[in-house]
Amino acid sequence: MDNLTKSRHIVGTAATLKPPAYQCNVTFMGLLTARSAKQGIRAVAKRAGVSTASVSRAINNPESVSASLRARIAQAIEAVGYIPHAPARILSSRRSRTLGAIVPTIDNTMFARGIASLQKYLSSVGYMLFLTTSGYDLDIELQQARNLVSRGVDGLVLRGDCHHDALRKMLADNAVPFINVGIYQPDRPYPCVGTDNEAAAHRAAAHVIELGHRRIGIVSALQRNNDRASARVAGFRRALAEADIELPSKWHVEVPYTLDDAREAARYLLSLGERPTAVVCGNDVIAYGVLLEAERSGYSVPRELSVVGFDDLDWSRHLRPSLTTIHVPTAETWQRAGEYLVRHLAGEQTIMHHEVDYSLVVRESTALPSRSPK
Amino acid sequence: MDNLTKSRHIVGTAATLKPPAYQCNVTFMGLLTARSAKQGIRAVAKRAGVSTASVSRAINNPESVSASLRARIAQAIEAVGYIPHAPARILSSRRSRTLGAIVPTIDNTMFARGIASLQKYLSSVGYMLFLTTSGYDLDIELQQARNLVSRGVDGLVLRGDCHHDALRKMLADNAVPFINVGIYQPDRPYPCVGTDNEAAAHRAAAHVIELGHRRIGIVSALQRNNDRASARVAGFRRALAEADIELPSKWHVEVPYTLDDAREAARYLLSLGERPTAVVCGNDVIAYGVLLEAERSGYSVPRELSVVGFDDLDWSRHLRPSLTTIHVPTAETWQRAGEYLVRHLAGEQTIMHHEVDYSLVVRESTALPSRSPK
DNA sequence: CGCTTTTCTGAAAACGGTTACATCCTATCC
DNA sequence: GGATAGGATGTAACCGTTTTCAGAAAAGCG
Repeated sequence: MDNLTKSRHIVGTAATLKPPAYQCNVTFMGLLTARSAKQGIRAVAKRAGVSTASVSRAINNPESVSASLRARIAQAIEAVGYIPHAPARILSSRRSRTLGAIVPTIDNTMFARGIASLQKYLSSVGYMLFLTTSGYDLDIELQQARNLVSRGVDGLVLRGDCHHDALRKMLADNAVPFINVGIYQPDRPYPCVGTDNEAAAHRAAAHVIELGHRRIGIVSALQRNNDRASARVAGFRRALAEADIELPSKWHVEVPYTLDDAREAARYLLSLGERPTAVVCGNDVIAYGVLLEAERSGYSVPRELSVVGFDDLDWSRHLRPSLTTIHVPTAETWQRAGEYLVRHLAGEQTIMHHEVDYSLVVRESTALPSRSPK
Repeated sequence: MDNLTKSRHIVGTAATLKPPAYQCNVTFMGLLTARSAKQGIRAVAKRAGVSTASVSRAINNPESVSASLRARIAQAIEAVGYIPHAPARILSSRRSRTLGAIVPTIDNTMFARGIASLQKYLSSVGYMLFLTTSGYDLDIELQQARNLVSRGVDGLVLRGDCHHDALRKMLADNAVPFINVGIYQPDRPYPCVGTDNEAAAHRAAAHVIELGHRRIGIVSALQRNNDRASARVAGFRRALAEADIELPSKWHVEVPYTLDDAREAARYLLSLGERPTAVVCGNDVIAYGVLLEAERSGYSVPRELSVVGFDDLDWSRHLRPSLTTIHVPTAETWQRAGEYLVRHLAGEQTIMHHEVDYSLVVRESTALPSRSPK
């Protein structure tokens, strides 16, 4: 307390005056209510002249209490400024109405959108969300999951099906339901909701093949610990294989999730003597990198190089040339993940494997291959 | 509800078969360990042949317990697969080692980056983060704050100083410390960390003025409930005023945070008979919109139109022409907010108003005004 | 070797809710 | 009118930790 006051860094004269006042204020008010507001529910009960049980009932199950009592209690709650203590509630009821989510990183538009959608849905049904990140590290993911379970989450939303074995065991041991989002794997014994990345990637590659391209490069995201990236690569390769197109190993590059890395990969690809006439990319950000680098190097897209993305971020339709890509309804996917868990927790029937449709959006970045490829 | 079930898309026979098996499995394992793992700490205590108090001490304050006991307990914890129950811990210790954060939206690169940084820092010091969103709505922010306080957070990170009055009172009443991030207001009695948006905006506008522009437009973010946006506008206007430059009211437009809106605003601005030779923007996304629309309309940037952004997002240096903008160290800012609260909670000395430096990054989108403005 | 510190450990009372169970009413029905 | 069902409320035992306090053991000391 005291040292705090001293320590405040004070800038300007106005500031020199105000902070102490604030300090005082806070401390005073804190103490003031500390006395009255402690023992939360009992204070309310006393004020309303009822038992704590009634207050609890009035809050959690208003129907179960007479209208007059309900009103009296509501007024007492207001008067005391009562805020229920969630941890106590969780402890005694063994339910938290909270879900946990672990994403590789929040710093990726797709995940940010998904999380936003999930959170919005959850709050609409009275749930909260505990969000953590793993940085594509399975051990960290496990640790975060432990953390969340320890926190008492009722269920867990995970990205993909690429997890530490101990994670699944731990969740089973603690009877915490979970769902893998962003992938679709009907043959696995775990709930999931998402698009079939392999099929969608296949569609993307098929598109450029249909246009007549035979020299096709792949720039994918890092496949390590990323089943979504792997599935997409698998889809690309299957499409090529089915069309009897060979993929020189130097035409397949993997890059991290930044524009700079993508540009570097594109620079490499475009510098090859023997270069592809089309590039399919593991995600839109990578595609942007390819587009930018192609422009910088003086190659015309799509005349000399066709580019396909995957995700359909905002920029894709604004860019010039706009990007042909796979549209994935991220918001819907994540919301459905929430729905699954909420319904599951409510004891309702749920469907374990839910496929979300993708679609190929053809824009300006793809075209027939030029007559005379270098 | 029902229509949801109907709408579910089931593909393949595997899906039809597996779910029941899984259901069984989970339930079984759940019950199995439910018996052995319950009563967490007592199970550990019994197994190690010690009291619950010792186990608790071994976990929270390892030094306070003899080495042999510590080892025995560690082994028991491992054997039982014990995961501490955070709510119980919070209830009993009255500390959660958890901070709450309320941002307008997660779906904005700046906030996403900031949150990521804050979360990373917090987890490095053993704290967790509870993240919620307000959608720029003060009432929702208040409600979310209640929620977080109810959850037992030790402190709160808020965006800016534009809050519901009841919010400050509620936090004071409950003695929950907080900090306003993303702004710098040394004359206000509340802790804050961030850049001086007014000064930075002033710098941005001064830049185009120095280049010789006299016909300057402003495209800002919505100022309502957004002190950061307002401060920037104020800075722009002050710079103009100081240079005796008049700002026709039709040259100041406000837009929401999407590329489409920004483009629309730019379209409007460029369609005016009397149009500016430079546009200063409330953030980079808006600037992107102006850039894109200028290109579409055939105006050359920067020859015919100079554009200045604010934030320095990734795209700004990749775009062609690359964007002159104000660089703001978001990650650092949010991390410092976390540091402030953590140190404050630890009773350490803290600095109440912390200014984070901005810088003007001059790139290709600004230049001298052309000789013959229309 | 007895006495005082100090260190380590255990027993039990919180912490702030929920909820099973008991109790007390008040209609309802024969 | 008395028995009874059923709804509204109260009592008190938990939920799984932490933490105070006190006792036991070990260590230091003259």
